[in-house]
Amino acid sequence: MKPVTLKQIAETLGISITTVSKALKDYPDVSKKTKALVKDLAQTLNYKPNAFAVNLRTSESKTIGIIVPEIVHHFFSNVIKGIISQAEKKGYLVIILQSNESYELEKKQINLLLDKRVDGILISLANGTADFKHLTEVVSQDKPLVMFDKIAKIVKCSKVVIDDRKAAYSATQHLIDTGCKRIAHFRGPLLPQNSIDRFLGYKKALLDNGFPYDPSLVYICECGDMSFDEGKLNASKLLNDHDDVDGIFINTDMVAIGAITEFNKRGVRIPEDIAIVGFSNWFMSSAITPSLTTINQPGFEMGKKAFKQLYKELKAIKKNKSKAIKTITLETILVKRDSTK
Amino acid sequence: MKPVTLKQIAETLGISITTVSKALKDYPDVSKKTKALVKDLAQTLNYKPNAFAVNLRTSESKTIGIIVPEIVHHFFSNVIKGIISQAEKKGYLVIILQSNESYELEKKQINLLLDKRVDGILISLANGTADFKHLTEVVSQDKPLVMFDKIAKIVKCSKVVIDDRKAAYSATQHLIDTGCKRIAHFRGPLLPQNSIDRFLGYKKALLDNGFPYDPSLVYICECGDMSFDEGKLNASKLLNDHDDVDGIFINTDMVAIGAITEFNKRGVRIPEDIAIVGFSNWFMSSAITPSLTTINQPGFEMGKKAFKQLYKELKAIKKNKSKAIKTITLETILVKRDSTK
DNA sequence: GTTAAAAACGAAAACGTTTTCGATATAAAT
DNA sequence: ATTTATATCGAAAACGTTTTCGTTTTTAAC
Repeated sequence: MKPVTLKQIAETLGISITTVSKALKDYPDVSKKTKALVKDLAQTLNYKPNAFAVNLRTSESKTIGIIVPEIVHHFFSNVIKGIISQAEKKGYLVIILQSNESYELEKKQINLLLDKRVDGILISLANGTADFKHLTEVVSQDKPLVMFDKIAKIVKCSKVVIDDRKAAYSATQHLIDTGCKRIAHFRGPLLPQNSIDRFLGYKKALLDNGFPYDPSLVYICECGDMSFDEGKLNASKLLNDHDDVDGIFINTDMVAIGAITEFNKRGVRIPEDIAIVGFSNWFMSSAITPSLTTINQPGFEMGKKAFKQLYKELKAIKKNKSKAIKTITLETILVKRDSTK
Repeated sequence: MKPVTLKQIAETLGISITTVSKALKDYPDVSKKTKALVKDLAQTLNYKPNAFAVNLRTSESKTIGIIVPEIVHHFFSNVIKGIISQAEKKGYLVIILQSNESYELEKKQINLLLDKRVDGILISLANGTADFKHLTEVVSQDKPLVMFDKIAKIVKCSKVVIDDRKAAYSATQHLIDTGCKRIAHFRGPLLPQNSIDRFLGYKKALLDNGFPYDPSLVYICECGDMSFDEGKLNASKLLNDHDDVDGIFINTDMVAIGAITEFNKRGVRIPEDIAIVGFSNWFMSSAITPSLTTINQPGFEMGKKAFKQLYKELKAIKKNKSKAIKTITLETILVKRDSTK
C-alpha cells in the first residue's frame, strides 16, 4: 500500500540505508555485487524516491513557476508550450499562474511561488504593473528570474524579447515601399511597453521617409480585450474620419482581422484601397481572405529561449557562481501576404 | 540570507520550536501572550514555512497535475484557465504537461506526476491512448484522478464531459428543422470517442427523422492537425462529389470556418445554398461572415467542475473516507447564428 | 605473518516541520 | 498545606533522503 522506502530495501537486504542510497546513485564506494542486488530489488519493488524528502534534503524542487497575463491567448499559450517542452527535457516541471493583467494578483502569485520554493520564475508582466518590488524581491533572494515579452527594463534580471520598435519600423517601411502615402496606426492600450515601442517604430519610419506624423491617424484602444470588435470599430471610425488613408499598421493580428472583416463588408478593397500589416503572425492570418501580411512573433521559440536562460542561471546558482544577466532579442521577420501589394 | 526557520524564532525568543510552531497555528495550549510574541517576530522576520519540510511531514504538496493533448488550443487553454482559477481559490498550484496526442508521452507524464507526488491528477486523454494501465495505476494508488472531455469509460474514476451524441443530435436536428434535405458530416479522426459520439448523434438524428444515412456524405480527416485547411479541402471535395447537399454538420468550429472560407471563395451562399453548424463555439465563430451556428462547449466551466470534483476527492481521502466516483455531464446549447436559416 | 593501501560499508547528522505525550507551572478547591 | 484540575510548555520521534567521515574488511606487498 504505502510506497517503498530506502529503509525497506535496506532491511530486506540486511544492509544499511546509506549503502542502498549510494548503490542507487552509483557511488564508487559500493561493490558491483551489492549495487546489482540493490538495483534489482528496487526495480521489482518499484521503488521511487520520495520527492518531498529529496526536495527537503537538496533544497530544490526541480519545479519552476511561470506567470502570464492570460493563458487563453495564442501567443502566450505558445510561449508556455515552448517553456514546457524545454523544461521537460531538463527534468523540470512547470507551475502555471495567470495574473489576468492585474498587478495585485501578479504580486500575490509571485509570493505563492516563492512560498512553494520553486527553483526559478518566468514572467510576462501584467499591463498594470508599474511597481516592481515583488520582482526585485525575487532577484534579491538570488532566485533566477527571467522576463519575457512584457518586461520591466529596470529590474536586474534576464530578459527575452523581440525588438518591437524595429519590427514596427519594418512593417511601416513595407507599407511605404509598396506605395502607401498616408498610413494609419491602430495601437493597443497606452501603457504597455510593447504598444509604446510599436508606435515609436511606426512614427520613426514615417519621419525617416519624409512623411508627416499625424496623431489623428493613430487609433487607441480604450476597451478591455475585445480585440476583434476593436478592429471592426476602429476600421469604421477610420472610414468616417479619413478618406485618404491607404495603409494601416495594426498592433495585433486579431485586431487586423477584425478590421479586414469590416473592410470586406463595406466593400473596401484590400490591398488596392487600403493595405494592411498586422503583428504576431497568428495562425488565422494566413487563413483569412485576403491573407494578412504580418510580423512573425516567435512565441514558441521565446519560451524555449526563456527557459534555457533560466536553466543556465539555475546551474550557475548551484555551483555558487554568480549568474550572468542577459537580454536576448529574437529576430522577427515580415511575412508578406495578400493584404499588401 | 538564508530563509528564517522555526528554530531561529524559538532561539531568539528563548522558547521551544514546538511552541513556536503551535503558536503560529493557533493551538489552544499556547498562551495568548506567547502567541502574540511569536506572531510578531515571525511577521518582522518575514517567516515563511519551508514548503519542502511541510510536504514531507504532511505528505501532501498542495499541488495537482494536469495533462492535456495540446495547450495551444482554445478549448483546452480555456479548461486549464478554469482549473487554475478554482485551484488557486483552494490553495492549490497546478503543474501542466501536454501529451502531444501521444500515448507514450502521456504514460511518461503520468509517472512524472506520480514521482513528484502531486496530490491529484486531471487528464484529457491523447487520441492514441487505448491502453489504460498507467491510469488504473493512479487509481489503485488511491490518488484522485478526474478525466475531462476525452475520457476512457473503463477507468474507474470521476469524469466531466458533455453529451457529444446529444449535442450532435440537436445540431443535426436544427439543420433538419430549418429545411435541409441532404445533410453531410465532416468528422475528425476516427478514433477519439468524441468524434465517434458526434458522428452517432448525427446519424441517429437522420434516422429518427426518416432520412437515409449515406456514408458517402461523411468526410473523414486523415491529416494531422491542419484543421482549417481540412475544412477548405473537405468543402471542395464535397462540391465535387455532391451537388445536392444543402447542410453540413461539422465536427469543429475551426474546420467549419475553413469550409466557410472555401465556400465564400467559390460563391456558394451560406446558408441559402448550404447551411452549416459547427461545434465548440470558438470565439472566431461569431466573428466570421457569415457568423457560425454552433454548439457551445463550455471549456472554462468544465475546468472548474473538474477541479471541484478532484477537490472533493482530495478531502475525502484526507479523512480516510472512500472517495465517491462521479460522472458529471455539462449542458451544451445550440447557438444559432447566420450560417443556418 | 605482518603491514600498508584500497575497497566496501555504516552510523549519524542534517534538512524543517508537525504532533504526540509527558512534564511543569499556575490556579482553584478542600 | 495538600490535593485536584487546568493551563502552558517542551522533548522527542517521525517524515525519507543525502552526505560526511569514520570503521571495518579485503587485497596487495613485503
